[in-house]
Amino acid sequence: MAQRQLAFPQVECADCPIRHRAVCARCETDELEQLEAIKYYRNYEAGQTIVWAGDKMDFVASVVHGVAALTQTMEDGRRQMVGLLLPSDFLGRPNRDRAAYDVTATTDLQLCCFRRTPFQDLLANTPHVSQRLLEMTLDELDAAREWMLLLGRKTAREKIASFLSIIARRDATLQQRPTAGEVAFDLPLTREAMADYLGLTLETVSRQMSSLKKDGVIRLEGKRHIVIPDFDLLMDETGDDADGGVLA
Amino acid sequence: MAQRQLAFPQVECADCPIRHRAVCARCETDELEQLEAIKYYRNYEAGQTIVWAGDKMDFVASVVHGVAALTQTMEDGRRQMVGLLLPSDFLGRPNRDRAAYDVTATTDLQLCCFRRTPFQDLLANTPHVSQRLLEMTLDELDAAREWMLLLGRKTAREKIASFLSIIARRDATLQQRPTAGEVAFDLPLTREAMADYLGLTLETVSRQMSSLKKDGVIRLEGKRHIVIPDFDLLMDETGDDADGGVLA
DNA sequence: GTTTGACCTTGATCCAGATCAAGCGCGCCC
DNA sequence: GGGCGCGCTTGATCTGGATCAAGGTCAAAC
Repeated sequence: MAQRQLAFPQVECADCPIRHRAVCARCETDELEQLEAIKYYRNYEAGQTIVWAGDKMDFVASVVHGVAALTQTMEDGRRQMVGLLLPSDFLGRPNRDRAAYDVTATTDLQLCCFRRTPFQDLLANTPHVSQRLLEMTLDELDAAREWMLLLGRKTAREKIASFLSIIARRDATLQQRPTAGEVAFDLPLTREAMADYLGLTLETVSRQMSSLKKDGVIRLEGKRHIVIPDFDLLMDETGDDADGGVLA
Repeated sequence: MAQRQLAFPQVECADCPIRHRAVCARCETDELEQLEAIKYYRNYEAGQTIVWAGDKMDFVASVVHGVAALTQTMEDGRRQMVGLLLPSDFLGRPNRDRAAYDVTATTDLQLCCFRRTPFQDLLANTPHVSQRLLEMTLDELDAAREWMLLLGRKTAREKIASFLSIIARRDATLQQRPTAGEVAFDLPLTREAMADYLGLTLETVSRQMSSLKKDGVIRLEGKRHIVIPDFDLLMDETGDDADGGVLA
């Protein structure tokens, strides 16, 4: 089959014409055709809500460009982010047709959507696709557990440093650059959204950012562009052990 | 195939001779034979460590009796529980032969283990088993996200109430009893382990338990046996909306 | 070029939960 | 039966981050 040039980010799955991690692994076969037949694109602006918790969701999707957040809200308004979706991440749960969380675009966003029913059929009939989805879900579970340590036991400063290192790494992976020495990237979240990610208030986020800046761990160019002069210095602030990574 | 009587808890999967949720769904076929061939049992006492993060793990397992905890520890000793495994829960990650977390028995524990390599082969060759495992992993991801809301945004009192309601519900499911009106069960964790679950100190756990007791939300018979006179009253303390549940 | 509003920073004060400290209850072992 | 240790409770004090409040920055709208 001829290699097609598609507007997908270059991610882990290097040998696949469709760059979605979810439906990939090695899909040089029929199911690619099937996927092409059931997919379509949606675009959102920063701040737009994609679905509210409880809404019907007749699609699943891969993030192509931009960033989306999953959040939970308590009746009195307390909010906690529980998922952050970057390009190549998967949105939606097979066999559940209602959203469990609010999903919001935190930057301009493009989704590549698959109609739910045919996608589920594909999943049922294509073992290697569902195995790939299992792997991705296990990775997300690891990320969630790392996040739980952050929420339960880290100080505000450690939380901010950890967050920055996570975003820096994900960004570097997508750009195919290393995370060592000087690293620069744009924050995909407002201070308030960072607070919802970290279980803090936006004032505390702001103060700790200022403090890391004062201490030379980060530079701020504008409100959103972060330069980390020495990535190791940042890592020292995260509270993680040096050779970190969940895979021990 | 003849119905075998095995010492497994009666869980969701009602029509299967093996009661592990992980390997079940509908396994009245050959792969049951295969599983029988590669499985064995291990027993642990309360407090025993099953594996340390980073250790080689040559098996995956279902919890048969008892409770196990997954915890992460920072160098300075801060600890966060990131998983709590009750009977029918699955331990171990396919395609990863090293433990990512410390695994400890918090009560006497029996595991039904499967040797890793043949289990992985089975998984690769038996789509409905890997699909079942995907479902279970997605459920765990939901639980982790609920847990993140608890860690990030709930007060100490709400954390305790939420924890008690979670344990009460899991226990009731296993015993096939309803969670309404008066509910009673034994805590499978020490105050310290509860603190590690909830991102609190053991003193705060103790104080909040006393406070809920004083307010008549719970009764304590001994240190570990909990009686909840009115389950709705407990739910009012959790901070969750009335019709809770992640599936909205 | 002024107004508006979203986003962010900084200061002052407060308080929930951490920390430090003492003591209780109970089963186990000598 | 006495001492010992583990798990738990309770009290006193401290503090990191929340809350309340004011003002700054910047881009888009008029």
